[in-house]
Amino acid sequence: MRLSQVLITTLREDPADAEIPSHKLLVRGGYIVKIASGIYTYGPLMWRTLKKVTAIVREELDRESAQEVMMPMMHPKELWVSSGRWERYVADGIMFTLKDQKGTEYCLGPTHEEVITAYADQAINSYKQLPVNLYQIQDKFRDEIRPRYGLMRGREFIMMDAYSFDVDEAGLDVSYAAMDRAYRRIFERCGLQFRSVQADAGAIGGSGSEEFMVLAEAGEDTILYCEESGYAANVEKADSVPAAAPADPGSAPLDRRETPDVRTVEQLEAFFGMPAAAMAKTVLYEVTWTDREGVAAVMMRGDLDINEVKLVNALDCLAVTLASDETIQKVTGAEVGFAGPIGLPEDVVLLADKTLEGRQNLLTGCNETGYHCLNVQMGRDCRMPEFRDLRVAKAGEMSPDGAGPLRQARGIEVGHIFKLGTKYSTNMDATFMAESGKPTPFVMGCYGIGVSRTAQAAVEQNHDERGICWPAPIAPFECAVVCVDVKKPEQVELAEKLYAELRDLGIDACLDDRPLRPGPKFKDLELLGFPFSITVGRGAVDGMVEYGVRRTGEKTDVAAADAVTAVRAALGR
RNA sequence: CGGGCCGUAGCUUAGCCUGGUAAAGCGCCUGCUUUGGGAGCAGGAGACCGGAGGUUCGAAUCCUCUCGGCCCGACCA
Repeated sequence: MRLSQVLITTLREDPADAEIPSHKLLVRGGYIVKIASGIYTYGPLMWRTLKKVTAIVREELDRESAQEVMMPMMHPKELWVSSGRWERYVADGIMFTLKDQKGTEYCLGPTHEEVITAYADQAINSYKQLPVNLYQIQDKFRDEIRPRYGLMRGREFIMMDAYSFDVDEAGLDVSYAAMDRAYRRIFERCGLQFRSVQADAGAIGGSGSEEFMVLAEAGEDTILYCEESGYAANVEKADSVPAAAPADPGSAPLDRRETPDVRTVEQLEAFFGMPAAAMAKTVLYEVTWTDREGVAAVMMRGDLDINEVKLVNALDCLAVTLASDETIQKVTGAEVGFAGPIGLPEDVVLLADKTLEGRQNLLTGCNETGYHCLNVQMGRDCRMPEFRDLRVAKAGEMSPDGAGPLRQARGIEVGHIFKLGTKYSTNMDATFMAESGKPTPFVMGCYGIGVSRTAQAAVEQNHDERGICWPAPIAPFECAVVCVDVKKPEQVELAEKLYAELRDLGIDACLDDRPLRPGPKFKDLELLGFPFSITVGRGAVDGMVEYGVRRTGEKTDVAAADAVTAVRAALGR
């Protein structure tokens, strides 16, 4: 392609509304243009990259015998009601909904478990047709609370979503493993540094789940990993061995103490001269379940923090929010800062973190303004709470396998694979005829890749102060042949020749024949980030050109033929 | 949802506090010159200052509402 015919609009300055490098660079390079918050137009160059990403995705999924389909983006409400997810997705505010002329409600698909399950129920009748793995690549719609970072968190974005159908769990394990393999190959081929981590299944539901994280400071997720054992998990899911609590001196009578204006853990440490690990803070949450609302009191060791994702899972609820001051006062009968487990109303759910199990002599609030209690024993002085893992794991703590300390990194979630089991097929009564002759619900898995996000993640991981350094497999062009002065016939001629030669070799090259001065030309190309270049300039009269590698900045004067050889070698062709 | 900041030309911004009829750089267009690192000269187009009300003789500027955008927080017992 001749760049003189490609719509290229580069900006010299960073856009005012971009924060992270990849967002700035994609906008400056004219790759993306925002049309509304979280909604973008992909320019011609961006689309080339996206097509390359999707081509890789297709190749690797097809290699695992997945079949591409295309489902509607607009879904009838009734389908989502049948899976039981309409309520939660609407409550979370994540779903775009709309009505037709008759007032029938629809949504713009944020994900497609419902549609695919309905399809599978129609299309798959017998175990003889299984296993089946179906995927599509299309736009998804999610009304994100806070769209940001360009394509990183958009409200409309390109996603590959796949769904596997098996006769049983063992079959699912096989399908899941196949997708795990495919994902690794996909992200490797896209040139990404990534790590797969254990993950919470979230609103999708189901049992096992793994996320593929592109390691980057700008990532919105925190991951914890252990170099020694390879354990790695999203912080939402991560477990760890916390620092030991101080020795428990044994049963002692409840001791109510006046603690005026002592409200926080820090203040309590100072007031009592006790370590935070000897205390139990009691945090109140307002809880939304599918069918009701209520309050939960969560006891956590004073030096540890509550993981709200784990809490939502433990409560089997839709959402939790920290209780308002009014609620706290109403439930505890005390001002904020004095909440405790003692004498809480019966309708308040009482949970405690596992680190508190078996502990005696805790320091807690008294549910009375100005007082805390020493030597609180759960089960004696208050109801016995249900003990669950509710704690945020932290870097520095021991890996749950005990192999070594956890380290922390930031990641961009580009892929996620789930074992769904029969959750959707049961809810939606999607069955096949099993060998036994009985209708049996499909055992499902679901798998997603954020295609547009992956492309941006690649930029986040591959750029320098001059611009983007695309990994070759997903670069808009693999190589640019630059004609420095389009008025010099010998330069034009040689550049055309090299351009044709590269294309004949199957190399995705472009010809920069734009009538620009050299400065802007070079700056543009560095910003746009094509991996290799052959610059045809002054040396053209002697058949000499410059071979350039974007990533390293390396530039070499070589004979024209050698430049083509160098590009071939670099691309492994 | 809360909290904060911001909407002025295609982009980045100044002007706003202290009202007087909009400015600069980049980009864009024309011509000349220049052609290996965002050139030079000359000329030019381009903004009812996000929108609606209000105050005022007069509003980009002050007030109210509204729409849009960005950031922070979703953790305190």
